[in-house]
Amino acid sequence: MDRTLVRLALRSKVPARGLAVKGWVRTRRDLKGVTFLELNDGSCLGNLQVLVEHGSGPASALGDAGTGAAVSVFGDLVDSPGKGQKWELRARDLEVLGPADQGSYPLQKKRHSDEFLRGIAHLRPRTNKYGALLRIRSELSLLIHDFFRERGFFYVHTPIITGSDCEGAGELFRVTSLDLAGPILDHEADFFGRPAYLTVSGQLEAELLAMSLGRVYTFGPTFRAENSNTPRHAAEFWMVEPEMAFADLEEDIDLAEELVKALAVGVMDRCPEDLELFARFVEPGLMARLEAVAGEPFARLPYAEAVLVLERSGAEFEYPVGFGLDLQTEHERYLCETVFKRPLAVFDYPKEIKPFYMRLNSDQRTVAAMDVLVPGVGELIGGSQREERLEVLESRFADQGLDAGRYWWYLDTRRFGSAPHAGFGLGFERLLMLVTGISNIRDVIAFPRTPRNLEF
RNA sequence: UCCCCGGUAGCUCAAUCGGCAGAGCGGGUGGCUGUUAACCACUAGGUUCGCGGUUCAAGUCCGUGCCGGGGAGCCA
Repeated sequence: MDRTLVRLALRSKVPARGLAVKGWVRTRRDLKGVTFLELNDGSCLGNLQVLVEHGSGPASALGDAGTGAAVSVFGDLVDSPGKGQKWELRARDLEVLGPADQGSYPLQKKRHSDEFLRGIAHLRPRTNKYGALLRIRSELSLLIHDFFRERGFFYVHTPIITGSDCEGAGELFRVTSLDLAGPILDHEADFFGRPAYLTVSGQLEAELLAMSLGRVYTFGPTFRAENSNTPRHAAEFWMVEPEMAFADLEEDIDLAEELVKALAVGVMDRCPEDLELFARFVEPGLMARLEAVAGEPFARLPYAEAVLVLERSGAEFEYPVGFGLDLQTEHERYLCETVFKRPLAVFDYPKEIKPFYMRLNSDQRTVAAMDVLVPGVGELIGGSQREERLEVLESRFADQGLDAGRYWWYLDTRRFGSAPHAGFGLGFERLLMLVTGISNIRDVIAFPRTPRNLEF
């Protein structure tokens, strides 16, 4: 007997006899002669109402099974005489696949706090909110692939384990097969014969592939060992990193804007029901924000002008503003949420505050870097045109005290057939925060990794 | 890592000036002619985060540790 998804049953145009539906009981209502079950199988936000008549076989099979139990129901999809749903499944046969003790099952038919649900991450995907989130997460992933494929990008896989210890993006996790309880660590004796780390970015390898295939992107997990305790940082997160040969910074920003817009449009098109939940219960202005992201052109301004705007704003800031100083979170938020009220790309940052691989501009003091800031989330994208000139790149290595010799393969792409190229990294969880209005990154990943959190 | 706030029943929270630890929801039991977070009645349920201190008396005040949240830095 094929199982019918709740999603399909709810969308049925006609009554149907002999459907088999399997799922988890969200709630149970007992009356004098009948019991109602709300059955959810994860296929969509909605539940299918199941009718069990007392004194019947299904009723005795159901017993006292209630919220949380897994059940299999065979029955007829009929018009529901009650209000609130078009269809209900009149049970002819029923089996409790897995009961759930009512006294100890943690999920109740009431709203739970995010903090509580984080403590039961193994069960929270059974709630409306996290089910909706995970379905949206899935669709957005597929939309990303659609977007790049339509534009001639190839999906490439870059290493998770890296030997580069200074990719310019924060602290790294060490990877070793050595016995840490043993004597002094000897890198020579370790698996790779040298120190190894979890990658903080696939960018350097993606550049090599872009200089071969033209347009590529990665979409995979990334690791940062920073002791960051904020709602916007995780130790393990997913990043989308496109890299384009024969492209400059402006084209890079163009791509970033097209991508974010396409994803906003796509998610509104494919996930209206799940988005509605977030618009109603999580972020009241969500749909207007998504429409704005999708419809209005992003603001773009050079870092130097951003500094002038901030200096002339008259606003009080905790941290100083000035050319050469990095923009603080308060400055980025002010620009994005108060001045422009829409996504904003800031570009051409002072070279001193950016990594070695960003292309030096002709003014000799800024690099072709760009950050895309979005309301409510802050930095969504960071990217740049890459330095393709060998001599300039070598001097940038020297300026930042890095050993160019260890990046001989990276420099080789500048020795042999070098060409302008550009790319960026988009934080996938931050995108989900933008799309759903969820304000903590720990709630847009099923099993988040943050400092001192590795339970599930 | 720094700053601020918090930790009371399974969950969400209340408890006046330091004076008998409470409610709603959830659970259990019973009722109810089709419910919609059903409804009605009854009922059980507590190391007030841990340790130490002040006091006749501490959920409440002091010290300290742990955990959580928010802000900052780092960044995606």
